[in-house]
Amino acid sequence: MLEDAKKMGPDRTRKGSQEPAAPDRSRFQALREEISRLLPEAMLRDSYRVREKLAQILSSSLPRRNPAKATDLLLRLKQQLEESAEEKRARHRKKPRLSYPNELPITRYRQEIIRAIKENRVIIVSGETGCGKSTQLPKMCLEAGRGLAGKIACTQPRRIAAMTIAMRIAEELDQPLGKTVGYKIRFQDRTSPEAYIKILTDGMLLAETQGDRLLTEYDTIIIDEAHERSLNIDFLIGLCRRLLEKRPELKMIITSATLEVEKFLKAFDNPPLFKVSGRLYPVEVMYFEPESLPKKKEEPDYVDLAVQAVDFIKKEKQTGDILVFMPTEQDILETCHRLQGKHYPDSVILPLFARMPAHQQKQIYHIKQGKIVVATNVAETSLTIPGIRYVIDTGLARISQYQSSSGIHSLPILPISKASAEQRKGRCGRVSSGLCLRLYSEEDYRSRPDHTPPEIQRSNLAEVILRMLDLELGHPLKFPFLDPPPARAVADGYRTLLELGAIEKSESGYELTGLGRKMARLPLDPRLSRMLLEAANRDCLEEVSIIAAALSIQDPRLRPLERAADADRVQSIFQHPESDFLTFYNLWQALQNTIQGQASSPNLKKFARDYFLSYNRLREWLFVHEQISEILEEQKIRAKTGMPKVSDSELYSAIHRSILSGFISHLAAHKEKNLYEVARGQEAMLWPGSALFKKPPSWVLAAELVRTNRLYLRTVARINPAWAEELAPHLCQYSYLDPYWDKGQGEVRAKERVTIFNLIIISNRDVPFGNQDPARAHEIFVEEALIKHQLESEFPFLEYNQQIISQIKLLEEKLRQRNILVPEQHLFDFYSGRLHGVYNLKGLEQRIRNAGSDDFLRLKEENLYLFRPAKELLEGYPDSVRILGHTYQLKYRF
DNA sequence: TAGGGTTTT
Repeated sequence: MLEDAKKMGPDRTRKGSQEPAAPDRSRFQALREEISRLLPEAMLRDSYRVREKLAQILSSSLPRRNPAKATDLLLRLKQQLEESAEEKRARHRKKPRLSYPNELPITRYRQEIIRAIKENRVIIVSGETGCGKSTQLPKMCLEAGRGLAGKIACTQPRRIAAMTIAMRIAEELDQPLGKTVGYKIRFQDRTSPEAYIKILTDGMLLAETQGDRLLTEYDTIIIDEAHERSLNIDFLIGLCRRLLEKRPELKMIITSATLEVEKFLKAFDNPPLFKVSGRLYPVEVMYFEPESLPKKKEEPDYVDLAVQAVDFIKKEKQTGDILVFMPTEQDILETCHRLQGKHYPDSVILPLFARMPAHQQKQIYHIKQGKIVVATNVAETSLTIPGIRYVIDTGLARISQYQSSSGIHSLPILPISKASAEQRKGRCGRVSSGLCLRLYSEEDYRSRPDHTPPEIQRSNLAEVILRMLDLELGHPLKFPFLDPPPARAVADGYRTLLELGAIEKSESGYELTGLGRKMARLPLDPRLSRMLLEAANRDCLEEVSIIAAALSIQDPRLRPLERAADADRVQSIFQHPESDFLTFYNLWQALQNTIQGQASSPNLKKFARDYFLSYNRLREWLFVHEQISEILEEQKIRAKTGMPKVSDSELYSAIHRSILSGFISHLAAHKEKNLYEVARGQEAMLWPGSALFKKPPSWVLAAELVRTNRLYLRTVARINPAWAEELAPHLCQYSYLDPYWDKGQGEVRAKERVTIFNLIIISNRDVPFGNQDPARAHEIFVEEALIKHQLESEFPFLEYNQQIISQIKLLEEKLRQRNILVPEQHLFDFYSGRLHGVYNLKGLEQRIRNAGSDDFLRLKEENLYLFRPAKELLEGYPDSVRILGHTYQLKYRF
């Protein structure tokens, strides 16, 4: 690294440099050399920064124009480097003493791993949970000499893990938390500048790239639990692959569960791999197949099977806690109910899922023995339940998927992958030997995919693309992702950003608009950012930022199993009859009244308890709202202090128009009962928890459109569909029906129909038709206005023409035949040829004015005959006759 | 008539 830095310093900057004139030259030159010498001694952060500044100075005209000033700048850079070099030496001196717990499996590999870190840029460590990799690897990096020129970053997928791992290492090093080892998660930074090791969420490290694209704060990056393959992890790994090219001194460690390492080996060019076993006790696997059960009339479902599997364990009279994996909350309730009916002695049956009140979740730690925990996937990675000896695995989970074709998010129940099944199996056997009962056949297991598809292949990519554009990382299909996202999903992500007005097409592809640039600064889904920016223009930023914050966190409203009705009743006082968004707003008002703006208020806990709300999520909501407000303030995005809203309905309209700007494709038109038609003709049902469920309005917008057992509209509000046209005319399709000549207005008009995503938002709007279809309008004009003579004002040429035509028509009546006057087509061609492109009264007048007279529109009588009846013939049809001295006018009628 | 789990400038 030292060599590299020396090389890069002066070499890169020599080109284009403009040397100052002597006598300053020698002083200037000396400083340059001094800086080059100091660059590798300094902290990476400063070294990169100084190098950049030096390059700027040298490529400018300053050294020639103002040698004294240039020399002064260089002197300052040199001083910065000296201070930085001292900082680095101090880090060296103060390096903490390290020790490793002997009982951890990874400790045995210590020497080898340290050597590998020294000799390689990337290493991969695969190991099961409990092998100690998360806590020991950062220390090994330190021992290998890392963490001096920059910190050692270690990422975690979950905040709670980042905190506990940091605390654990600090404890092992006998240092106060934050000093040598700290953690940084959203809303909480517990690291001092002199820290050596920083544990942070992967999302947080990703966030840091915005301020420091090369992540020069770190000389080593450990990406822990990389096998989880979240969007953040995949994005981070892609970034790091690029960083390794740009930063020759950077080192990385990727850690992963055993099954998943192949992809990482390939992506990083076969780095050294360490396999660390973490299993302390063996786990036996039994395939608890339907065949091995007493046959019933119907195929038993997985709840049945699970109950039988628990029975099986209980009958063997073995002791030890049981963990059952179920795909859904409902299955958990049913399973718990059925198990309770069995009245097992000394057993406690505990449901467990993320949306449960925290104090109920905590029971899994309080009950020491005889527990049967029935859980969702939350127990697969996020929560570790102590004392589990038996795992019962249905082999199923709800797995989120995003269909780019329909733009709809779904949560189907799907068979889990082999990797996931292994992870579930690993949840027992931590304290003694374990048993894993799989409620499917071994053949079924073997036929399953190795891994769950990474999140990047089943997500909406709008946010990723927005960030990539902001960080100038190029096109997602050219970015070094471990697995590229599907091209179709990328296209859909771009489409969503176009829909939101965040990007526009340019010659070289897409680029951010001003709006998009602002959206990228907000730590929110682009849809939520979009609605905030709209709210600033509509003077309801305060209200919408509360709503956006609510939509970005998990719903703070809880529904405890046994008290669901109570919760519904208590929470109903917040309900707004027309808008679930305003329900959040009402809840916020009540919250503020209670805590008076203090998140630390002791009243918050009581408020949460009284209204069945999650204390943690309420705090999260407060923090997110605060964070959003700060960023908006920094970006100088403020509500226009325009006119105050004079009515509730104006405020309602402003708020919901703003929300709609982010969710324009989530419009829905009422069909019947609780059913709505959504984009592209699909049918969706209101979420039963919505305040609108009992009185569905004719149009709603939904913040969520999600398919579980059916397609639901969740978090909805009444809207006026005309708002959609106003917000997104570029997405509307216009069609025109029944064009007609409007004599009074002197123009052709039609009934306009406006659709968006195939939903008719406006029908029968009377509008001018000429601009839409000039050719058709012209035809109608000629036929109706001229040929049928339907004009309000008088035109001499029309009177004239009409007269001639009447005369010829009279002949037809007399001779009782219809083939004397030329067909109407002739008249049409006559007018059309002379009034090309004219379709209204104004146009007609203009043409006549331009021509100086209306002669060109006067018909020539001789041209109007198909055949000219002989004079003699006509004499037989006089206009009048005299009979007995009286003259009678004759009228002829055919 | 009822949603698996995370994370963020």
